[in-house]
Amino acid sequence: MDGTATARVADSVYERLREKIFTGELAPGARLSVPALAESLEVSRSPVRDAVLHLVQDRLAREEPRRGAVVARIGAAELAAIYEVREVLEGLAARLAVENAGRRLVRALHEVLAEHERAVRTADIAATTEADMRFHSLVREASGNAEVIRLLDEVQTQVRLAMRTTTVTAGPRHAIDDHRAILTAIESGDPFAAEQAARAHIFRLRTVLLRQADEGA
Amino acid sequence: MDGTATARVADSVYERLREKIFTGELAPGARLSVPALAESLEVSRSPVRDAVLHLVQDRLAREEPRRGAVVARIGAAELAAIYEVREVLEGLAARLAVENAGRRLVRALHEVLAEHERAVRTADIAATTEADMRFHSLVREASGNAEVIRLLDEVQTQVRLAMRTTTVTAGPRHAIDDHRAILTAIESGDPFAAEQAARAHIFRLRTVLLRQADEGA
DNA sequence: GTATATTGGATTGCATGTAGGCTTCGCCTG
DNA sequence: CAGGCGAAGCCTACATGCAATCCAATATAC
Repeated sequence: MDGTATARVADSVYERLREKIFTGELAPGARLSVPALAESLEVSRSPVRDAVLHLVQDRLAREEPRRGAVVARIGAAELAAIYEVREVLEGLAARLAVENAGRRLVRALHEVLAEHERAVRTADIAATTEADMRFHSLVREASGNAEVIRLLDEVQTQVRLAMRTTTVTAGPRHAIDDHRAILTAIESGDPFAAEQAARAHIFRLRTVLLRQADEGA
Repeated sequence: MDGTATARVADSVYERLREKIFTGELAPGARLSVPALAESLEVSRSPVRDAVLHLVQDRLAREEPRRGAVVARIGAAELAAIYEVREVLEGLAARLAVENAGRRLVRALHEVLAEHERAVRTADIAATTEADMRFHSLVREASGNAEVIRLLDEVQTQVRLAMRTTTVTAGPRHAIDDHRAILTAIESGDPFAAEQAARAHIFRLRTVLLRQADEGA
């Protein structure tokens, strides 16, 4: 009946660990010792064990042979592979969004885009990231395909984790231009054009990522 | 050191349950009672619990509010959504396969295709399914992208489960024609053509699925 | 000083106990 | 005979015990 249908301790531990990973309190490579976490979180080992298994399933942690789980470390090569997948999924989401959605979506996207521009002008990094994510989020929600939504959420999770190490900035200007192109395609009602625009956007991000990785190496 | 790096009881239970689900011994909707399974499999409740959680994460089971987990039931609408995703992922895999792979892949695909034709001629359903799956498996392994491989494995798992209920047969002939077209595109070395061919194949399957669902309803 | 053996500490993975809550079945009442 | 009430059973989720194992640090031998 309440919004938090999550009375389970294990779920709460899972969320807390997730947060610690995204804030960097648990950095990539950090060991996830069940007894240690149980003590620090003041719960028993059982729910912690469940939560850690869940993190592993979500690819936020990896099982090291006999040393338990550690927070996942996502390298540039892996991230590039993820972006290849993301490219086609975002393309699909955009195409489906055009087929499904109406004026409501277009208006919402316009608003987010305006917010995005404002954030960039004022050099508000947090708001910029927020608006960027929100744009993609709106499109994929509008796809009406639960699988695409779930998979893109997974992808976003991976990307967020990777950002702890690498940074992919196509340059805020470029991002806005790309988003505007996607919005234009959606407005035109051409599913194929929307797919292409969305794919091009992610393709560009991936290119930037690879270039930065080369320079870094 | 041995092939079965799986000394863990929980993993073995997971595999056994998976098998029971695919063989239909555990039909969609069947309850996965941890104590009951523990007794029937002759292990304690702990590894069974872990295995069931794993099944839920893999979407082979669903958590019902307060009744524990049940084997997932995948309807036609859900399956159609999965096929939309599969379409773009298979397209991506085919494109990457062209970019990566060489003569080795082409030869292997030719062999599988020949096997596929033989199986269809002799009306060997099991062998037909096997060859069909093998073709797709070869292509995605050749993609060299771990994410695509993982996601398509997931998709295949879902499809196998759905087959317990629905059957998607585009007609064995059609499947071979489609596969041949994909192989031709791969041989020609045109990544874009390969992507299109692979997508068209899955798109056709999805269309057939939806038509059958309509007729069934 | 370096390489090796050994011991200690800690962790994983499995087993089992237990409380709270839901479902279901049977019984009683109207 | 129908509907509601109550009790019993089962299950989930959490807590905790325990053996086997692995890693690290230290001591020892050369």
